[in-house]
Formats: sequence, structure tokens, C-alpha cells
Amino acid sequence: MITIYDIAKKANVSAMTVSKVINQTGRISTATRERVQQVIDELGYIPNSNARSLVLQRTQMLSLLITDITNPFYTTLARGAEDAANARGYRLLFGNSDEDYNKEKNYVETILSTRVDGVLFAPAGDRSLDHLQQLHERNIPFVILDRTVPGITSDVIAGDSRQGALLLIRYLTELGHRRIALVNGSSEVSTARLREEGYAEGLREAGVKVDPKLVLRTGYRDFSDEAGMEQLLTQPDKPTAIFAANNMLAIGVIRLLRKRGLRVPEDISVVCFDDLDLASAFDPFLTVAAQPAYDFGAKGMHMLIDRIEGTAPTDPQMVILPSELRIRASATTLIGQSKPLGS
Amino acid sequence: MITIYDIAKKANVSAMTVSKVINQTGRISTATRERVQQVIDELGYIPNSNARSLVLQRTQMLSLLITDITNPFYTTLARGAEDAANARGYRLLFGNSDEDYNKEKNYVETILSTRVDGVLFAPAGDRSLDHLQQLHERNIPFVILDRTVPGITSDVIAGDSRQGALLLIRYLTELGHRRIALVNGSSEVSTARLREEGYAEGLREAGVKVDPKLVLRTGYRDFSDEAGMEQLLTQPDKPTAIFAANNMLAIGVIRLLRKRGLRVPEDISVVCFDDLDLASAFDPFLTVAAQPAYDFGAKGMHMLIDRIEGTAPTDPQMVILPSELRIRASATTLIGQSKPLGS
DNA sequence: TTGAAAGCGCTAACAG
DNA sequence: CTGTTAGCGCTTTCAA
Repeated sequence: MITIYDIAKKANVSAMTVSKVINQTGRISTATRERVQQVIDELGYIPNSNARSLVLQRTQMLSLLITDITNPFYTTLARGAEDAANARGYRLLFGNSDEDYNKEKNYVETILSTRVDGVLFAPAGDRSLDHLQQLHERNIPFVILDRTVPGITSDVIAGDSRQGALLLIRYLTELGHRRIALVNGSSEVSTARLREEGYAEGLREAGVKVDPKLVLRTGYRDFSDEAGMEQLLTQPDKPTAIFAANNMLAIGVIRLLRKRGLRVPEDISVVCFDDLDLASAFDPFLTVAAQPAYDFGAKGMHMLIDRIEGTAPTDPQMVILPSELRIRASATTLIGQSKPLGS
Repeated sequence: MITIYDIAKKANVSAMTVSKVINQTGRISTATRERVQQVIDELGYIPNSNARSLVLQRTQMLSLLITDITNPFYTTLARGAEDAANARGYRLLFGNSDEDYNKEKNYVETILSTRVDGVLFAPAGDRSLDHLQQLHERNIPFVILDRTVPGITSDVIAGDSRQGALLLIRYLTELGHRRIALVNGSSEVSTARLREEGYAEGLREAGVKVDPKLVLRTGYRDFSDEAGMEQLLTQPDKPTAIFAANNMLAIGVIRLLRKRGLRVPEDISVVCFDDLDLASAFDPFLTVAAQPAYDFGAKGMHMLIDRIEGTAPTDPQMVILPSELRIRASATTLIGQSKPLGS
């Protein structure tokens, strides 16, 4: 391994001088600077960031923790975060918790033990509280992303889940739907609660009572609850539309509908939260409430770096980004549904 | 910051003893072990991995570098890699080069300066050679993923691009297509070259000569070359089918076709390499040569860890995974194409 | 403008 | 079974 001493020796200076050249601190004569720089280039020397961070207590490295690396919402967000980090001179490393508190815990340990400068943190759910408190206790700056966690006060950037859900339900009720099922994430996740609130409010506006039998609560990932869907679809007064609380749920829902021989939207309408970037790109099928995923990442990252660099306001900031209704083909009027389910 | 000395003092032992408890090395009486462990738990002590890696020259941390975090092939691969890493007791951090040599260079620097134990490396292209050589010089074990790089010998796990392309072209020629366009990635990328070989071979088998005017070479990401598509589609003897060399290109192609008012497959057939996991899940539309993305990650990670732990064969290993033709709706017979483009 | 000494938090080697 | 010493690669302080 090439160390700063190798460079120093070869350039006939002390290690300290080399350090000054690398970090552009202190005064150095142009002559020595150039000589040292040349040796550095020649040997391809790269400082050991472990040694450096040990003394500096800084790494110039940031972490982004997301909850589902296969979800396009998070990957687009990751791009935004990375672009912003690079623009401000930080390196970014990603972690993926897969909506799993245990994996999340491991990442928090990694973060804590590597002393990154800050974390953009999409919590798995309310039980992420412990993890966030740990970060707080160790003075690792963080910005919470996408989901809030009761009990913790910090910078937050999130979407307006309530409003997005409301837009979708309003749209469905305007199409004439009254029996609208909700396939939701876990109640332990703030966005799931808020989307359910928006759902309830949308129904209320239309004078429809929430029917608990039309609400299925599961996880935001890997939906394949056939029994649950069976129950939803085989009750006396069947739903004519389904609101899936995120894109991954929508995929599961549609898959299970297909499996039962039901067509979307001819037999039943489906809408969801979050867009499916790639799928929607060439096949604008799903009607969705889309969130500005890239901005989540970019703005969240700027908030984080502002916080780290001390340029943020003292008080915790909360930024809420709106969703946008994108009307496509997966939901239609009751009349458009050739064969109402209830018949 | 809580250090090993804080623990030592509180438990009335030396730092060395704490270290032994943490790392389960050396002999320690059960009594002291328990006492120390209790203090560790109580204070929530987490060792500083920078300090540790400085002396150990190991981090128990691995890197995965992918070239497009929004491409489902890579995100599914990432899951496989992560699962395998965790199963073997390593932590994994992700990097994303966005098919950009410059970003890739930054990640290599990060890798080099943080001294991770190894890297699963999907190169941006042939010019990644420098970066890989740097890793090699510094003795950072790596496995090359998905794409080979001329000039470097190492463990490799890749798909059979040639065979996959051949399957697709055979399928198209069996449907009766003769004028098949290729929208390919950059010639600087091994998979693009191999897919073009498979394309050429498929045409040869069918007695069709490759027409350079039907080949468009671009990048694997963000395809939106309207002028190129225009040229492809407006020549005298128009193509009746397009082979997109990866999923992202297929999306761009279909988008541009739509923009020109062309329907797929009614007006023109489209097939591509790599599946679109989410999109295909509920809308099995694109006919593709799918690669076992999860296995790429999982097997590649095992190769890497075997190499790190010295349990791999001395000689570099090369694993080639086959692709699988998934016939869906985006390509059809010429007769099925209601209005041949040439008419 | 340059360098010597000390120490960041940890562990290997050895001594007790 | 436990502790002392030294040093991993780097930078801060302060003296030259």
C-alpha cells in the first residue's frame, strides 16, 4: 500500500508537506507543491480515507437508505440524491432495507461504525424510531425521507399522501364508483395511514361510508395475498374499483385479478399511488397519483448537506411535495365496465 | 464518541479485553465477558470501523457498482448480491455509475480510499480498463459483472449475449421478418458487440444480409435519438421489426414509434434483451430475451467472497448464464402486421 | 515555508 | 486469563 510517507520520501519532503499539498492547506512554495503533486500522480497515490476520517471525524461521504431497491420511485429518487450529492462535493453510497427492520438495523450499524457525514433516511416504518434515535444520539445528521416517524423531530421531506389519495378517490367517485376497495401498506408506515385518511375523506365527500371489509392492510412489497383478495372480491356487495396504496401493490393486485380472470378496467378499475416509470413510459396504462421522485432525492440531499454544513435554519425543516394525478386507462366509469362485478 | 476505552474503564478492564470480547478472539473468563458485554449493550457501543480497518486492513464491507440504478436488470441483480453478501456475513454498499466513466472513476476512488474488501463491478465499457487495473494494482479483489473488458483477466459473471440475441432474431425470422433493425448500445460495451454478433448470425442463418443502414448504435440509457429513428424508418426498404439491445432502449424505441403514430406490433414488431420486471408483471407485452438477473448478483457475490476468502480456484473463473426467450405480444408475423410499413 | 511530535480508535504480539 | 506496548495512515499543533 502506498502511503503518504512513500510520497514524502520520493519527493524529499516530510509527510506533513504532502498532506498540505493534498488538502491545499497551509502555505507551500509552488516549486515543492508541483514536485509533490508530480510524485502523487506518478504513483497514483490515493489517501486512505479510514486514516483520514479517524483524525478528521469527517468522511465527505453520505448514505442514502431506501426501503426497496426494485421500486422505481426509490431508484429515481436515488438518482436525484446522487446528482445533488456530487454537485456539492460529496460521495454517496446506497443501502437497501427491503422494508425490513432488521436489515435497516444493520445499515444503521454500518453507518454508525463508518462515521459517514450524514444520512438520507427512508424509514421502514414507525419502529425505525430506535434507529433514528441512535443516529441522533451519535450526532449523525439525517433527513427523513418519504415517511415520517412519530417520536422523532428532524428535517423531513415527504409527499402529500393524503392529498394524493384524495385525488385518486375523487377521480373514482366522479367516475361513479361507490364500492372502492383499499389495498394498503402496513399501518406502521405513515404514508399508509395518510393514504387511508385520504381514502376515507374522498369517500366521505361522496357520501360513502368506509366499509372495513373493503380495506386490506398488508406490506408495500411483494403483495400476493390471494386469500385477502378473495375476501375482498367475493363479498355480497363487491367493489368496482381498487385503490392500491403504492405501485408495487398495484402490480400485485393486477396480477391477482388477472389470475382470477378479471380484466382491468373492463371488469374492475384500479388506481394507485406512485408511477411506474418504465412501464408507464411505453404503456401508459395505470392511472396514478405520481410523486416527484427525483425531487425527493435532490431536495432531500440539499437539506441534508445544508444541515451538515450549518447553512440550514436551526429549526427542523419539513418539506411536503404534492402528487399529481395522471389519468390513464386502468380506471373507467361503471358504464365502461362491461360486466359489473356485482351482477 | 464512545470508544473502546470508555467501555474498558466502566467495566474495569483494559481496552484489549474489550477488544477480545467484541471480536471473540483469545480466552476470556465468562464472568468478564458478560460484564464487558453488558457495558457494551448499556452504552450502545459500536466500534469505529475506520480505526479497525486501519489496523486490520479489512472492512468486512463489499461494494457493488452498477451502471444504471433505474434499470430493473441491475436492481434485481443488486438484491441477489445483497442477499448473498449478508448470508456470508458481509455488508454491501451500492454505487451507481450511470454508464458514465467519470462517475465510475469517482466510485473507484472511493473504493480505493475506503479499502473495501472487494468489489462486484459492472463496467461502463471498455474504457473501464484503467479503473479495473487500478483495483488490480491495489490488490482489491473484484468480479466483473455483466460485461467483459478486453485487456483484463479476472473472475467474470456474464450473460450469453450472443445466444440471447440469436434466439430473438431466430424468432423474428421464423415469424417471417427479413428487414430487422438493430438499435444497439455503444460498441465500446462487450454486450453490445456480442448482441450485434448474435443479430448478424441470426440473419445469416435466415439467408439475410446485414444492412448497415438498419443498425443504429447509441448508448444503453436515455435513448431518444429521433433523427436516428427517422433514418431507420424512412428508407426505401423499411424494417418490419426492431431488435432493441436492452430493455431501456426498447422503451425509448417504443416511445419514439408511438410518437410517429406507429403501433406495436400492428405496424412494427419490437423485441429486446432483458426483461422489464415490473412492467411485465402485470402487462406481459414485450417479447424479450430475459437474463437471470438475481443469479447474476448472487452468484457473482459468491464468486467474489470465495476469491476474498481464498476458497476459489487459483485461475480466474468465468461463468456465463444463458438467456431465456419470453414470447409475448410485441412481435408478430408479417401477416399479423395489419399495414406493412413498406406499403 | 517546512517538519517533529502526538494522537485519532483500534488490535497484534507479546509479557505477566 | 489479562494488560502493556506499538503502530495502522493521517492531520493538527506548534516550533524551527
